[in-house]
Amino acid sequence: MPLADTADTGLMVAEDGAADALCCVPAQGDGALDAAEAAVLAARFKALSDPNRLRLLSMVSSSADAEACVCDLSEPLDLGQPTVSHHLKILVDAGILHREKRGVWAYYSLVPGALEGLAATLTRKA
Amino acid sequence: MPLADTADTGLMVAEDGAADALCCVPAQGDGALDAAEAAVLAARFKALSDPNRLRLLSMVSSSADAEACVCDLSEPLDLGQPTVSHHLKILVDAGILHREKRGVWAYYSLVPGALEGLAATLTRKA
DNA sequence: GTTCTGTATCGACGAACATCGATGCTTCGA
DNA sequence: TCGAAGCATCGATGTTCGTCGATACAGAAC
Repeated sequence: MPLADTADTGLMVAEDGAADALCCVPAQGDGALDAAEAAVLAARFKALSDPNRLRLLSMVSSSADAEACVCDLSEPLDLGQPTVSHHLKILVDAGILHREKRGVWAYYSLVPGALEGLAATLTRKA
Repeated sequence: MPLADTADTGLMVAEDGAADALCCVPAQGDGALDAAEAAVLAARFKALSDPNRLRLLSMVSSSADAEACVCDLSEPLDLGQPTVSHHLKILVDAGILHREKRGVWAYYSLVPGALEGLAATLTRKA
């Protein structure tokens, strides 16, 4: 429930204008991100701002069936199981990973289009 | 450097579902990020993980000449000047913004290709 | 030189985070 | 029914982060 939806807020768009010599023109609110949009985007990037979480994503996406369970991921990272579980939860809450419990195991897989959507907000400018 | 890099080595994909019931296969190190690469990427995403920094980027890129000075940015964000200066330094250190001092003013502009490069690492996986 | 203005840096404080050990919960097999 | 395995949650701890006020620095105008 946290930061689910893809607010397609792009953070670029450079036009051009006149005012050149003057400084301290408070900066238009035009294509600028408002506080709410910025908070949503920042929350997603924060989920990617930890090396261990990036490695988790990498390991999940390059796994045999593009999914992996906690026990697969805990050992190569040299982290405790509770810690890995915690990081995975953060990625799930960010809408990047999907969790599916089958029997005793919990399988994690990439949410299709999640990372691509984030990437689009970075390149959105032309 | 790539995040995901779909291990184009199709081996190890157990075609007949033999390795299907097994869990806890320690996850190959194939296309997986090593610790050093992950740290570099995480540092860049961390620079983007703050709402105010995202708004700064947005405001800089949508400014008249695609550049802005601290005084332009401080007011719309409702933050103190030292705080804005601090955030801008983080973005510069991350290689996302470029700082050019002209006279008394410091003009910040986007480093060409920086965000695009980051975006590429996100979509690098098919 | 002096003074004013725009920025950067410093020190501090409160909040958030990563990690751990212990524990609870759920599912499977005996 | 009971025990074991896989995973999530809880409480605690050391570290990092965002923000602020005060201050130091550099360029411009006088």
